[in-house]
Amino acid sequence: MTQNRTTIKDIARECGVSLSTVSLVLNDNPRIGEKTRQKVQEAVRRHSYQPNHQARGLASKSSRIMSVVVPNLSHVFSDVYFGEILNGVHERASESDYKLLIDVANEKFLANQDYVNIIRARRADGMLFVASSIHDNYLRDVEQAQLPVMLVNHYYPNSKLSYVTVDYRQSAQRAAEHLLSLGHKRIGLIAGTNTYTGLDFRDAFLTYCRQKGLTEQDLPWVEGGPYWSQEDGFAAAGKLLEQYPGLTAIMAANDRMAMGAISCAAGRGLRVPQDLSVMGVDDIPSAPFTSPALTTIKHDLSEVGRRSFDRLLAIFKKEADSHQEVLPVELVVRESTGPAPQQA
Amino acid sequence: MTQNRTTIKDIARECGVSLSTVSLVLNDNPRIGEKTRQKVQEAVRRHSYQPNHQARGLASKSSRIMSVVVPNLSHVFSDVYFGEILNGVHERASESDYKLLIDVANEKFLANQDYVNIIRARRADGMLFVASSIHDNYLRDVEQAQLPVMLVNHYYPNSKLSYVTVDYRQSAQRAAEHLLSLGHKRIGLIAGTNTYTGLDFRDAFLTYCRQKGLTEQDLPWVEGGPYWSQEDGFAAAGKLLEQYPGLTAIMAANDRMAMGAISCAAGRGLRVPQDLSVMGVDDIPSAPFTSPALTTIKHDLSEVGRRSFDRLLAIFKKEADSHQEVLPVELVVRESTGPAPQQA
DNA sequence: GATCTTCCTGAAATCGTATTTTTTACCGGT
DNA sequence: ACCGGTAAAAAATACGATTTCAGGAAGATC
Repeated sequence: MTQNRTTIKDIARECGVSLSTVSLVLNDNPRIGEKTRQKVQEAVRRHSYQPNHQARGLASKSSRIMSVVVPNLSHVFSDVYFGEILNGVHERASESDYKLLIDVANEKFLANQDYVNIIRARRADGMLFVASSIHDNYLRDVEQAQLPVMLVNHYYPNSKLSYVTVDYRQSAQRAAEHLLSLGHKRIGLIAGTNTYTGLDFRDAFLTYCRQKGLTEQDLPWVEGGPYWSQEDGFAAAGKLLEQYPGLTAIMAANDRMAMGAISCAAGRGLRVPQDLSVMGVDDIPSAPFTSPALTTIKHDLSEVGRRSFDRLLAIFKKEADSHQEVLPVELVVRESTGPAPQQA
Repeated sequence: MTQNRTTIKDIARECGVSLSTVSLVLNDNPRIGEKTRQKVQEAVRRHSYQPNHQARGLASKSSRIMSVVVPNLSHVFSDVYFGEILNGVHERASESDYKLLIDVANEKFLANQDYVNIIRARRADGMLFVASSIHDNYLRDVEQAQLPVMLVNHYYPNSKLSYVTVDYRQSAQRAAEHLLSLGHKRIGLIAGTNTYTGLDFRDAFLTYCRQKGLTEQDLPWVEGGPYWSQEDGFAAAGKLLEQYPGLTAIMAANDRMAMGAISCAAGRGLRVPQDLSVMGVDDIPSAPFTSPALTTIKHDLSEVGRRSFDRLLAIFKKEADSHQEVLPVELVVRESTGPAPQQA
C-alpha cells in the first residue's frame, strides 16, 4: 500500500530539502540556488517523477484542458467540416500544452447542464462550441454564466458571447458575383437553414442576386435538409431540377451538398458545367479531386479553429475580454462552373 | 477575493452539518438519514453547487477521463475509420460518465513520453491507442510501464498488451472465398503493409488463394501507400492494371482504396464489375452509396470501440486482467463484384 | 431504568501540489 | 561586536474534496 507513485515529498526527503524547494525547482522559479536545483533535477530524473496533475490543478486553479463541444450528429467524428476545425484547435492547444476534452451535445450533456458545469467543476478551463443549430438555446444559459467560452464558426444573435467565424455574407456575395458574371440568370439555391450562419448565407445570396436584377421566380431555393450531407444535396437538387427545369446553375451551401447535386445532375443526363453549373462552399480537402473539380468558396476552417483556441486561452487568462471576429473568404474557381448555356 | 465559487464547506455551514455529511450525501451513501439528505440536497440545488472535479479526483484517485491516442495523419479528425471507432468509444464513455481526452501521437507527444506520463500524472485513468503503425515502438515502453491501456483494432506482437481487434485473417479469407467462388483466377491485391493487421491480411489472403491453386504470378500485390487513402488506391490500381493487364479482380485492403481503384478502372475504360471486380474492406458508411455499390467485408469498428472502452475500464477498476479479443467479420455482397469475365 | 444496538454525524487525516510567509545563514561595512 | 541587508531554504497555509474512525443520541430489549 505504500507502493504508491513517487511524490514531491519523496523527492524532497531524498534530497534533504523541503517540499517547497522541490516545487519551486519544478516551476523554474529563479529563487533557488544552482546547486540545490541541480540536485533536485537529478533526483526528479532518476525517479522519472511526474507531478500529479490533479493536485497541481487544484492548487493552481487551472486544468490545462479545454473542452470542445460538437453537435450530436451521427458521424460527427468523421465529418470533414468538424475535422478541419479540430485540426486547427488541436494544433494550438498542443503548442500551449493544453489537452482537449471532447464532448458531444447529446441529451445527457444537456440534461447535466455540462455546458456550464464542466467549467464550474474545473474539469476544463474553457469551452469551445463548434457549430450548433438555431435550436440550441442552452447558449443563453452559457451567456448568463459568464464563463470563458468561444463559439467556433458560428454566433449567437443578440448576445455578447465570443466567437470566431468566417464571413458567410461575404461568402454568399462572392459566390453570387461569380455565377452572375458567367451569365447565369436562373439559379437554384440549396440552403442550410438550421444555423444562423446558414440563414445569413441564404439571405445575403438572395438579396445580392435580386439587387442585380434576378426576379424571385428565377431564384428558387430549397432546404438542404438538416445534415448538409451529400444525400441531402442529392435530394434537394432533385427537387429543384424537377420544379424549375430552366435552371442553369445550382448553388449549394456547402461542398458535400454540391457533390450530391452533381451526382443528381449526372443521373439526369445533365453535363456539369456545360448544361448546369454547380458550386459549393468550404473548399474541403476532396473538393479539387471530384469530377469535375468543384468551384467553391474557400473557408479556412483550420484557421478558425486556431484563432478560436488562442482567443479563448487569452480570455481564460484574463489577458483579453470577449472577442468577436469575422474572417474573410476567397473564391476558388475550378471546373464545375462555366458560362450559362445559350438556350431557349 | 472571497468571491470564490461555493464549496462543500459553504454547503455544510449553511446546513449546519459537517463536511463529511455533505460529501456522503453527494456520493449517495445510504448511511445518511432522510431528513439530513433532503436538507443538503436542497442547499446544493439552491446554490447549483458543482463539486470541484480536481479535488475529487485527488482524493478518490480517479480522473474519470480516458485518453484516446490517434496517429499523426493529416486529416485524422475527419477520417471515417477513426470516426467510427471514436463513436463507439464515446458512446460507452458517456454511459459510464467518463470524458475523453484526445491526443495525437505527434513529435511532442513522443518527446514528452505522454504515452506513459498522461497516466502517471493522473490526467487520465487509462489510455486507448487507436491503430498505429509497425514503427510505433513506443508501445514497448508502454508495455513495460504496466499501465491500464488498450490497443484498439490492432495489436503489438510478442507482448501482453491488451487489445480488441477484428479478425483480419478471417477477413482476408472471406474476401478470397468470395472472389474465387466467382471464378476469378487472376487477382491483384492492394495491401497496406505499415500495420501488423495489414500484414496479416495480406499474408492470409495470399496464402489462402495459393492453397486454392492460384500461382504467384496470377496473384500480384502492391503497396497501397502509407495513408490507405483514395488517392493511394487510385495510384496502386494504376500500377497493377499497367503491369498485369490480365487481372479480373482487385482486392483492396480498405474501402477508400477500393473506391480509388474503381475510379482508376473507370478512367481506363473498364466497367466494374463486368470487366473488373473490385472489393474493399471495412464497410464504411458511404460504401453502399458509391457507384457501383461496394462489395466489402464488414468490420464493426464501432463495436470495437465500445468493447475497447468497456474492457479498459474494467482493467482500470481491477475487475479484469489484460484482455485480448478478436471479433468476427462478415461478407457484404453489393454490386462491385461479379463473375469473372470469360476471355482469352 | 439500565444496557445494548443501531443509526447518524462530526472531527480529523489524507490526497499531492502551489504559494506566501518566516526563519536561517551569510555577507560586508562600520 | 554590531547592524542591516540579502539570498536561500524551511515552514505554514491553502486548494476542495474523500474517507476512516470514534462517539452521541435514539430506540429496542430485558
